[in-house]
Amino acid sequence: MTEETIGRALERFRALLHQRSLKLSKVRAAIARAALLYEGHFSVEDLLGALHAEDVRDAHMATIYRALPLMVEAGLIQPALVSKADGQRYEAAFEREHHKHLVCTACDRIVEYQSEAMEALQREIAKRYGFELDDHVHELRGRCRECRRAAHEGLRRSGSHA
Amino acid sequence: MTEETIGRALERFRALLHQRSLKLSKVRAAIARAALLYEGHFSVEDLLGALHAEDVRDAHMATIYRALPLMVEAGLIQPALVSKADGQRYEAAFEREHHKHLVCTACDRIVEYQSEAMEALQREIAKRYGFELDDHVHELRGRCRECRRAAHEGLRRSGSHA
DNA sequence: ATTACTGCAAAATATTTGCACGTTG
DNA sequence: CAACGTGCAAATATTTTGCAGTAAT
Repeated sequence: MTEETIGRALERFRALLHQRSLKLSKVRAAIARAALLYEGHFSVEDLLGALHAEDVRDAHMATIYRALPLMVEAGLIQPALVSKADGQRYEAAFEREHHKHLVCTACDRIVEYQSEAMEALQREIAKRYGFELDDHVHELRGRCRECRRAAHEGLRRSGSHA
Repeated sequence: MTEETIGRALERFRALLHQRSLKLSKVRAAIARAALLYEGHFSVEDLLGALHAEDVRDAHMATIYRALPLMVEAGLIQPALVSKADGQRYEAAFEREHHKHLVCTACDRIVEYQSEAMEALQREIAKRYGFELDDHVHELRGRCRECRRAAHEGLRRSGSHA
């Protein structure tokens, strides 16, 4: 994500905060920046780590927890929809293509894909039901070629009845 | 869900358990049944409530927590992908059409939709990337007609600059 | 100046685990 | 009978909250 995009995102964040009579503090800006720059899904702890790695010595967990819903509302990030057994995760969402993931259920590899036909179809379905789309999640789950091959070999090694 | 379907699901559950040298106890069967019969998303607590309402006086939370991953692995249920700020939720998944939801971000109404074209497109995309699909999630988020209308009226009432 | 924000520590939730006894295969 | 499952309570992990001082508008 470019610095320019981050600038626009922070501007939007400031706007939301202002609208709610809230303030864009240094710590909040740093948290937002770290969230936007984070590659992939992050937990609160991940974000804290990223902040420490940067220069913000002591952004506190509680502060991150307090900032998250605001960033979601401003559209900077969104809750990640995978797993979540251990704490909620988020991911950058500002001016970013939405979730279109092929997820391998064996190795957790995530492949992002693009399909114009899919986009069009989604718009059509939404329209059919009277919805105006803000966002969408499209996650296809299965096994990638490599994991299928690995599984085959595994089976061969440990026959099923005996 | 019909009794017959539940029977097949329990059979599958038993098969998975057997394969792992585990047992299908009465409590586990009751938990599975309650999960399969539950309409919509449920939390551990919801399921506990449903069990109490039935006849299983004292299926314990810990036992449910221990049964959940097994039921997921057997394909009886799957983690629900919505919200999750407050505890993970699950939903019945056995022989059931997968997630195809239009979710209204204002009123949380969920409309399920069907689209053969969408199915076909998904299969094609998976194939293109070498994936064999097990499952998919397709969630379109936006605002339904009614909530858009309501929002309009709201704006009209409280003009934007003074 | 006024009002919000932050760190800290304590509280509230959610989930996991150890153990002694009951149940299943 | 041997091995697993269950309830219970205690332990963890995650998220929220109250407070006193700091920073933003």
